[in-house]
Amino acid sequence: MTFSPRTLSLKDNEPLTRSLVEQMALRLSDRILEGHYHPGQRIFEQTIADEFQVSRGPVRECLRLLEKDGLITLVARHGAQVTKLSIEEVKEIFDIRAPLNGLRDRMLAEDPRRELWLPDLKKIVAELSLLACSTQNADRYVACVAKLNHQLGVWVSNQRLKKILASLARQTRRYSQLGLSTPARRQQSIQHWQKMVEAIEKGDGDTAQSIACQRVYDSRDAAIHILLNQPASASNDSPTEIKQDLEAREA
Amino acid sequence: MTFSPRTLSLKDNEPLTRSLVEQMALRLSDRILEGHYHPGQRIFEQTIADEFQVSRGPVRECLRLLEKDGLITLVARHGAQVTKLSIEEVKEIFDIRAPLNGLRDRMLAEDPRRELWLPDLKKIVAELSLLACSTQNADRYVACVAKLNHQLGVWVSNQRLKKILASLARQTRRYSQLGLSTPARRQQSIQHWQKMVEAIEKGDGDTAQSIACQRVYDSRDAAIHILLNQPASASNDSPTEIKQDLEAREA
DNA sequence: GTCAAGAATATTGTTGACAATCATACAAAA
DNA sequence: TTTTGTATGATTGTCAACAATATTCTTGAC
Repeated sequence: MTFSPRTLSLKDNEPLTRSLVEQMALRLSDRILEGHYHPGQRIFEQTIADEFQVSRGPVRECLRLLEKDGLITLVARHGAQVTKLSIEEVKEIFDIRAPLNGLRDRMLAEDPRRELWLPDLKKIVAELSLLACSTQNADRYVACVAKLNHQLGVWVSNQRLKKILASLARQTRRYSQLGLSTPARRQQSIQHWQKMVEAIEKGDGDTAQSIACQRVYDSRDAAIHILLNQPASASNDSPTEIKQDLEAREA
Repeated sequence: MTFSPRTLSLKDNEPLTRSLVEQMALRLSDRILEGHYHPGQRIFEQTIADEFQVSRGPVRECLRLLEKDGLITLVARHGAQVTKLSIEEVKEIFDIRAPLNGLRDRMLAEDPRRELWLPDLKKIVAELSLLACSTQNADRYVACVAKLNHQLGVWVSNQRLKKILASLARQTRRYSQLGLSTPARRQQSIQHWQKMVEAIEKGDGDTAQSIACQRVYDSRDAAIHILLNQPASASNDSPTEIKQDLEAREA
């Protein structure tokens, strides 16, 4: 009864249908999103390989995956670094998310079987309303919005749309949080969600679409507004950046 | 002056900023799109490695890239096969392309510097009009539409939007061709493009967006209509499929 | 002290070999 | 005849070592 390297070196509560590489990609992306690495920080293959107790081969494949997800940037013969988005790039991603969220919510509103999941949706939005009232709870509100978006992804039938939206949301996660940092914005947010529930319940795809689109634009503008007012908050104290001076200039 | 394996084994007219893996991915995706492999056909790492005269390591990274692009499907411990889309999946992709093309064309119509590229756009659409008049020239019309879409991608400022649209267009390339196979559809298509040029010239983002969206939906419906009427045209005579019987059943 | 050239180190790119797993063919038993 | 077990070959998954390249450090001249 020999053990493969897979079960030795990684979480074994993952389904075995996932390959070692995909499991590593999942855990690495978690690390990046949780802020374990700063934007712009270099990531060395051997370091990751040592931490995961695998060789560099799987790590390289894993990094390719994360690059396609936009979480890291791969430069030939220079290696990987955590993607650092300029304000313009953040705007780009939100601009794409807007019509896609619109499509998603339209599809949900026009889903003939929406009775099945509408109660669950209402439950989450109710939870959200409670959190929005409090002036504290910014983190919990953000977490709840994330849960809500995840659930909407589960209910939507278009699997590709779901994956693209999830990827885009991951890339802008830290900026979405920024946009919800003030109670006023959370109030605006919860009003949008409540109107969205109404629209879905009535099967009003047009309204659901436009609300979703507007919600993303509001989120975008709030995030950009904050980014512009505190521009240098993300690009400091990382001694291992690639051409730190160059990066700093373009940001 | 030694030559690296890169220059030995691959096209050397490619820019060297691209890594070996990315060059291979480009050439492999071309092969797939040109029909060199059928949908569902298995792709073996060693075979590709031999053909490109590299080892399996880079090939594996390359296959990961193509999987993220949706061109091949990777199953753990079973290998890669050319993605075979069900009609439902084709519809999914077109549904996503619609609002994204709408966003692109809106951004183009609202581009303050559109005077710079409008003449080029008009030139291509004029070329398209000529091809549309003829009852023949289906292939050339399709090629011209591809060129047009590519150029629109060049002119749009949102780089991520451009990449996502290019990826989605690649995945549905063969089906877009289907949708333009009748002269009637080509007439409908060219009318859309002409109205689009007008909208862009006037800076009418709303109209440009809705035309683009409708164009994709028309393309989708035409493709699906044809697919439904000749359903078994794509899934035959490939003896090396993974679980051929299973695949055939779901199609 | 500053800058340039070269050496030393670190990192990525690639490879061939081995291990683990899967698919097929074939034989034996029901 | 069908089913089950087994052996064999094919294929993927992983690794450690080597080659190529990039970065850093040292040395020396000015």
